[in-house]
Amino acid sequence: MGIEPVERGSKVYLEIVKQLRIMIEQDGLKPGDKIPSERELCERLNVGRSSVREALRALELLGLIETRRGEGTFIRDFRSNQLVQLLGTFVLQDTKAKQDVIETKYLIELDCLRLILRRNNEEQLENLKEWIECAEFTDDQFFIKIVELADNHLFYRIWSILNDYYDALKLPRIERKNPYYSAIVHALLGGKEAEVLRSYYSLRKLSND
Amino acid sequence: MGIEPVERGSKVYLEIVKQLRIMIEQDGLKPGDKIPSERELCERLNVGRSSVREALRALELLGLIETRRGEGTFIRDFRSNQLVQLLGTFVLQDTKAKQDVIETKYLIELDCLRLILRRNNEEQLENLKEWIECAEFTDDQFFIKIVELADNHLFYRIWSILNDYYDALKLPRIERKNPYYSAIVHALLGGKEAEVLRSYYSLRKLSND
DNA sequence: CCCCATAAGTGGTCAGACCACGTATACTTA
DNA sequence: TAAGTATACGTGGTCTGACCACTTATGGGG
Repeated sequence: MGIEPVERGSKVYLEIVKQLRIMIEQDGLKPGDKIPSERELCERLNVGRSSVREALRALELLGLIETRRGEGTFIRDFRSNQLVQLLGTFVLQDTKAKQDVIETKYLIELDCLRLILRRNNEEQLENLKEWIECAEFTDDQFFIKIVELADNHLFYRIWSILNDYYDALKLPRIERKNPYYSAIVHALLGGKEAEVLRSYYSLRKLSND
Repeated sequence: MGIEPVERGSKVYLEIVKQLRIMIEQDGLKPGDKIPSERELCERLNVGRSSVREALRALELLGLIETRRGEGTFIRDFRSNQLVQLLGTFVLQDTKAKQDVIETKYLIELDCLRLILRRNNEEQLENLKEWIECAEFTDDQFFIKIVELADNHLFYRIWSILNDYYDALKLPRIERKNPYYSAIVHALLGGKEAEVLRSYYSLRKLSND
């Protein structure tokens, strides 16, 4: 059969988590794929359904799987931001230092700009340039694209959370016109870090120290 | 009473997670403290015990709580490596994800170095200098101090988590001697960003592009 | 006063029941 | 035949009650 009975000694639900991992690996399951139903897992592993559910619920809270009532349980794209979200509500609850949120958001945006420079993907930058010329957009929308271009999912997740907090701060919005964003993209295309930073500082009205 | 009945609409166990968070906050519970027993939570929240357990097991897998049979359930010190372990086995298989972890950790360390430069607290830097001259320390220990000096709680949290992931990757350790760290501190005292970055790249054996 | 047997409390697990929801099936109807 | 509808089935969602294993508090006997 392939699935050994659950070992004793540790908690059953942890064993089930382990077995699920093995199962996913062996069967080569990918995000979007369906995993066996709860009742089938009970039989395969010789455990109670409540134990299976404890394992599945835990993985669900982690954002590793997704359950749809009446349909089944599916593997999720691991890069979802579920976990950061959760840690946000639990860990960051006492750390709402406005200043930290702002500072961190800005620094990560800068990091993303540096990453884009490093990646040096001219084609995507040209697309971005075209987009900002043709479309109306908000600051958020612009930086979503920036963070995406940086191509680092961790930064993407962290930035998303930070941005939510940032929005929640309801700071007086500084409305910026296209030229500020154009300058950044232009600088990115130019490949000069100093100029990129300068254009970002200018957008954010920060001193360039 | 203070605990409202669980709202409908979303899954019960998620509501319980939320209520627990509120409960912890309101009662000012800290790591090590005991939370109500499963059966008591059932009554307080008017839900079945299995739902309570689903919530608790999920939080346990995340490392946010700890359960001891016969004793009870306790709040745990966050930043424990529980979730790291788990995501290590589930998520970090993905090489892209590994790459992201490393990259993000390094970039945040760089950000912290920049923050220290900006803060310009010479006294604390002198203390750090003294410490690295007199004590044995690991890379982790050094950067804990760096991140602390950066004085941004968000970065501290994020870095802690990233560092746990990083450790879980079990990369071949590059052993570095004191001079590398001294160079960084020296550069920080000098106040020249370029030199700070150079000394960091040197430590991490990164190209300085 | 100390020690140990018992009771009470707690988490761990299982089994079964029922509900809500989505889908596939088979039947009815135009 | 084709479209639409009603039913059955599979799935997750939740609750209840039962039993076990373990820890701690209790109280009686030495």
